[in-house]
Amino acid sequence: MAARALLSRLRFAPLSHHHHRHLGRALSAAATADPPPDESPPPPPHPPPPPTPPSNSKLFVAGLSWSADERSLTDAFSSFGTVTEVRIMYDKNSGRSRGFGFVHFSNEYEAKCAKDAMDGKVMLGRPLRISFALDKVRGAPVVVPRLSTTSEMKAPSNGAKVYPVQGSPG
DNA sequence: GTTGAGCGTT
Repeated sequence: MAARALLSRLRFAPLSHHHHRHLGRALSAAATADPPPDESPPPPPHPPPPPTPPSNSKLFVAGLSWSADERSLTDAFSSFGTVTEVRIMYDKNSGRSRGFGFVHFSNEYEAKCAKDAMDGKVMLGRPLRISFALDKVRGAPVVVPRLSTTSEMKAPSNGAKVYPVQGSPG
């Protein structure tokens, strides 16, 4: 009983023929519609922002007097917005102020406002140097751009200082 | 008691 098999094949034979033709045409159209047949894969879409995203609501205040404390800073910055936190870096051995601190604001608007208003202002006899604080994340090195922000991002050892993690693995 | 460019800790 091979007649059944033959019938089966005959029923599928013409169909496959049409399918092949359609497939050929479709392939041709696709080949002409795709301009880049063989090209190197495009580079991954890197984020446009600078390599060092500064904190929007955090301000880095430097040039503080040795006698400057968080109270005076808060009093001086609370006039421009809502100060959520103020931290002044002190020496670990002596305990004296290192001359710089950080001011946290409720939003970047107040931070920018205070920075624009207090940057370069004289406090306690010393000019204040305010800048947006960098992102400090535990477990990741801190890259501080010294010259440019969008230049030589591949070689930070040239114009950027890298702070290695103190905690050692294991 | 000193010094003066900078980016931190719970």
